[in-house]
Amino acid sequence: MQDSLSQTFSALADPTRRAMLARLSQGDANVSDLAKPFLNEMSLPAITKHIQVLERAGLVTKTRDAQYRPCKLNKDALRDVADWMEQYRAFWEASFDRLEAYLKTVAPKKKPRGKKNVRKK
Amino acid sequence: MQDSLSQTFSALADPTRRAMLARLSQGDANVSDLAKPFLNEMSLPAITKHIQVLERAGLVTKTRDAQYRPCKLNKDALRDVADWMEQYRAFWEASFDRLEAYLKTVAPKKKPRGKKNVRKK
DNA sequence: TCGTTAATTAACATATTAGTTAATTAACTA
DNA sequence: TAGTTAATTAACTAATATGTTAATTAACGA
Repeated sequence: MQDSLSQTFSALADPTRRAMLARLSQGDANVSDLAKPFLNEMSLPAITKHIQVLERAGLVTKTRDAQYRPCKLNKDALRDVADWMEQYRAFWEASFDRLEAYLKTVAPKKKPRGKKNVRKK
Repeated sequence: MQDSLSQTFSALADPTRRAMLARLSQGDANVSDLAKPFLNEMSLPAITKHIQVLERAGLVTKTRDAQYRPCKLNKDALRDVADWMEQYRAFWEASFDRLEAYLKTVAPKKKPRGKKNVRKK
């Protein structure tokens, strides 16, 4: 058995499942609602399995309403991912700043004073 | 062949690989540097494979320096994940605010992060 | 040149994932 | 009650992921 963050990332590593989450972010939906966009690509049991993966990952909670199974997005697991990402925010934002800084040196018709490769060791 | 966001999430769905990224966020490292914390759990070829997964996902770039293979973190793939997350930000932040509001009405002192199943970091 | 270190490749075992079709459960409705 | 709809379970297949050990490649340094 995996740790839960791994399970969450694993569940996110599939476009069908991410599309389901996107759908659920618009509002709760039954299994058949979630299935509809994919029934030309795969069977209903396949859909059931995808939803089960999302459930086990804690991303989705499925309840019962007569013969329907309303599903809702579960914020906690998404927040765990966001929290993990947070430790890298400075990192990827820095590179964006660097790109922006670079573009500023280039866009004005000034001579780009580029010194890129610093030899290590 | 998978879409690239799926490949990235898939690469993140492993604690060994996430630990490698954490290490690389502190600075570039050779394969053997990355391997060191794990050599009691798995073999060097296993490490090589993990790094290859990170490379294919675009999360890591490996270069050459004599017999060494310095690796560096690649911000772009991380940013892709962050961008995807962004569409859900309002969603999980809303629920956090709700929790915070709730906790303020109940226990104005502490603010525990409640979790259904134990999520290991 | 020889031995050592760094890292990869090859070949293989095993587990997990993602899908299938067929059967089943459960609740509604005419 | 019989038929229909919603969804799951069972049994199976094929592909991919993750690890192993043994062999190999490549560069350094005494």
